[in-house]
Amino acid sequence: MREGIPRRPTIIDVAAKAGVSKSMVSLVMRGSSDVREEKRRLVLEAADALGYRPNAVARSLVRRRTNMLGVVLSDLHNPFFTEVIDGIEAEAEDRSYRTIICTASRQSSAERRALDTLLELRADALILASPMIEMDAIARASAEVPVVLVARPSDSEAIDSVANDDPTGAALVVDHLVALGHRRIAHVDGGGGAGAAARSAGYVQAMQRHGLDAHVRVIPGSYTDEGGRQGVAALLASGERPTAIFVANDLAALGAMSELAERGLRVPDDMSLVGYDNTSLAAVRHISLTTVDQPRPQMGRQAVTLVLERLTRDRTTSRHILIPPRLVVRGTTAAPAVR
Amino acid sequence: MREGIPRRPTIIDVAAKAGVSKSMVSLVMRGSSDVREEKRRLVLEAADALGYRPNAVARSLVRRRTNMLGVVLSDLHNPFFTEVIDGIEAEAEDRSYRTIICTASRQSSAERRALDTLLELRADALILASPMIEMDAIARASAEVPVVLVARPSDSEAIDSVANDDPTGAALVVDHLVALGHRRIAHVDGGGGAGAAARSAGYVQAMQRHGLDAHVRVIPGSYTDEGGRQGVAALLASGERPTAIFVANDLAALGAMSELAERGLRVPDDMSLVGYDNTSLAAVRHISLTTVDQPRPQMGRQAVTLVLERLTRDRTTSRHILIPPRLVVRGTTAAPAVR
DNA sequence: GTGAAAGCGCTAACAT
DNA sequence: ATGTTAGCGCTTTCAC
Repeated sequence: MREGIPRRPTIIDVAAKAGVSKSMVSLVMRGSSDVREEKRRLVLEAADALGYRPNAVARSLVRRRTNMLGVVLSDLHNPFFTEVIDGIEAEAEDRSYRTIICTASRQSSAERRALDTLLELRADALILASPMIEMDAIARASAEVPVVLVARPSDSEAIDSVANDDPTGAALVVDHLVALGHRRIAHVDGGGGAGAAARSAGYVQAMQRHGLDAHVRVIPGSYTDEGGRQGVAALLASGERPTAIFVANDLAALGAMSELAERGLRVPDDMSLVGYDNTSLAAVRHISLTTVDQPRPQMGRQAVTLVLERLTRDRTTSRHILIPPRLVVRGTTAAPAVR
Repeated sequence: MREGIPRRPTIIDVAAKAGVSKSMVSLVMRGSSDVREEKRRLVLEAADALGYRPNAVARSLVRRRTNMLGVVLSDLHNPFFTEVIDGIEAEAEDRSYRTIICTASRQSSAERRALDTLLELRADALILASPMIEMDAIARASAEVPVVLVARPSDSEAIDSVANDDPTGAALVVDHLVALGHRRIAHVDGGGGAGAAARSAGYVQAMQRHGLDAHVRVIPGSYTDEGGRQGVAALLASGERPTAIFVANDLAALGAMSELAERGLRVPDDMSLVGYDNTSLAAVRHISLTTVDQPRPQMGRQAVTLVLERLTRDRTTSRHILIPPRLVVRGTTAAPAVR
């Protein structure tokens, strides 16, 4: 004779066992100071004996807040995001909020479901580290709870953002490569990824500024390993071979690197390569990728700060934090081979 | 005049607007078929007009189940875990469960908090991809909800597990290296990480089987990049230099690789190197690490299957899935240099 | 088919 | 300092 749903001890069971009211138990569980030491002990003992655990679901219902920050994570496999999460969790912990993560495998449909889940779960605020999702879904969410976008600029009044200045970052890359003597600099873009269009535009503009209009070449890619591989493949399949490739992010640059190696092209001897993000991957000795740094954990912390300002200090005007990017030169860039 | 907590439309608001009872709205929202088409339309329109979103908190409270699978994730930065998550999410989605993740930065205190959070949130079942947490905390959790351990063997009746056979995996590594001609094979272990002790023991036993007792050398490390670096540093600081190193996992092997490079040792020319897990990292062309494969997504799927068996089919006896490991030979192992 | 009513486990006034 | 009471927003009998 089993029940489908086993009952766990409730506040009432504890109250009965301790011989007090349930308000008493509630007070004790929440660490109230104005309760007599003796009662506190009684309650704690009863709770312990029963294996009582407060039901956050019930608490959230009555308090109408969950004390949870919901994070929509576009791509669990991209170190950029996991490093942003580090900052989010650290800051959330400091402010005694819990963080819960829903991931999305880089598909906008999955991101929308993750968003809906978090909204139904009544997360108090949302942090979207999620390039792909459509802006109007985000706008609708922001009508319900504070929302902040990470690594994707926003100009909406309702939605905060913390991002880096992508066009400037792209320009740093082009400037660096031009200074090394490169002229045929191609760009494998990030497809629909957040900031991809801005990086691409920055690249084009910088190329033009250097009078290299004729060498502008943008190849469609994505923010993944595979995107980089295919971008390089497409790049080498036709047209004059460039001497340098600026890939939309580190992960894709890694794919590009593998693809180049498989085709017998050495980096940087035959081809210079630059990524974006400065993830831990780029710093790995055997990869040693020249890239553009975004301060990932700091961006995570700021994201939390922004939504909590709306939540606890009722800020209603938007804040958009734009971080200046920084070039990190490593081993994948060099002067082009003399022809 | 603002309210501290903005009110969102409830089922009652929708009912009022649609001119029906809230039971009606409830039926419609849950897609019941026995409600007249006209009413359904009315309700749906009202809901849409109000921007109504069902409150999962309230639903969970009354249903006494949340339809959520809680995942405690030890280390977001280790691709092994994120690849396990892929499988978890895929299977959960197939069974229409939602997945929520709490991470723990590889500290057992953080893991315990993640566990508590998920339990208070009343996740219907728990998947622990969490090496460090103490067994008795897990045991207590398993009294409340079904729990499955991933990548960490369990022999408890109350706790399921899906793991690979670590001693055998370690033996595969030693056999491979011995076959290449290595004798001085050292092991940088995984510290307190799950399976670390078993891998280490497997290494020792395999070495003994090959009559290499005298060359057994275990250096303390951890399942991180840093663990591998320090392990190599310690290894080279004293004693006779080995010709091969078996590192506890891929992430640590990557750290080991960097450390070796910085000391001017070439892999595999001067030193063979083997990792464990066969994460995507190991497959990266510039890393090309010889390692032991664990079928990560499949393990994730099985973990979900196991807890759902307990949840929906009331299985009460334990199931412990042990997966045979498989050696993946890549570019970091070769015959030792002739001396 | 639809509505009324009784909770789910907790917190937050309000009494005392 | 402690108990009583009225919900939080929903699902679920049970009537009609």
